Amino acid sequence: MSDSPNLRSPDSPDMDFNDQSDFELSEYLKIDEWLGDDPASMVHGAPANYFYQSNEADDSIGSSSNPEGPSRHAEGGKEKKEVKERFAFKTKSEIEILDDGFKWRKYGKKMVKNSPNPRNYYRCSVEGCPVKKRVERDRDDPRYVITTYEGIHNHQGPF
DNA sequence: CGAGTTTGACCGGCGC
DNA sequence: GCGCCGGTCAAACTCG
Repeated sequence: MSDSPNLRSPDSPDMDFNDQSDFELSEYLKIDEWLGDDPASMVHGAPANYFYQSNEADDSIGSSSNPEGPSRHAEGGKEKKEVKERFAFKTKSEIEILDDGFKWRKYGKKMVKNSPNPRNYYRCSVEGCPVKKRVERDRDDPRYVITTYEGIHNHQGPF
């Protein structure tokens, strides 16, 4: 998923592609371990210790036999609470809907207090994909977009 | 007609 | 125990 040979950008009608080229060759600033809700708590001196945790041990799709239900009481309830891999990218782009080769469906928008900008919540359109995406604009630089990916795609792609 | 998008409300966790 | 914050779902609307 690091490099998507298929760069599809059907949108961006009036967007200068200058930023896109830049974003492509300039790479993104990696903000690993970015768990800062609090700016004061945010460690800017965080080393690049982003690790890839492949927990393929988890059952694939169809494991959730409980599609819906107010009382989601799983018997036993000993679900592993392992943290999902979080990947944060700071991209210099005015576009927030950067297409990375996957279909995303917006499922929520929220306004953060520390930012005058709203935060968008996206999710993979593919069923069985636990991958979630969080898009937020930078507070200091509105021209920058912070994209946070969570989880791993259990499918090759939209195809 | 369908999928995707939009907005509001609800819920859970944490802090005080 | 209550309040705040963040996150998710659900219903309705719009676009293709």
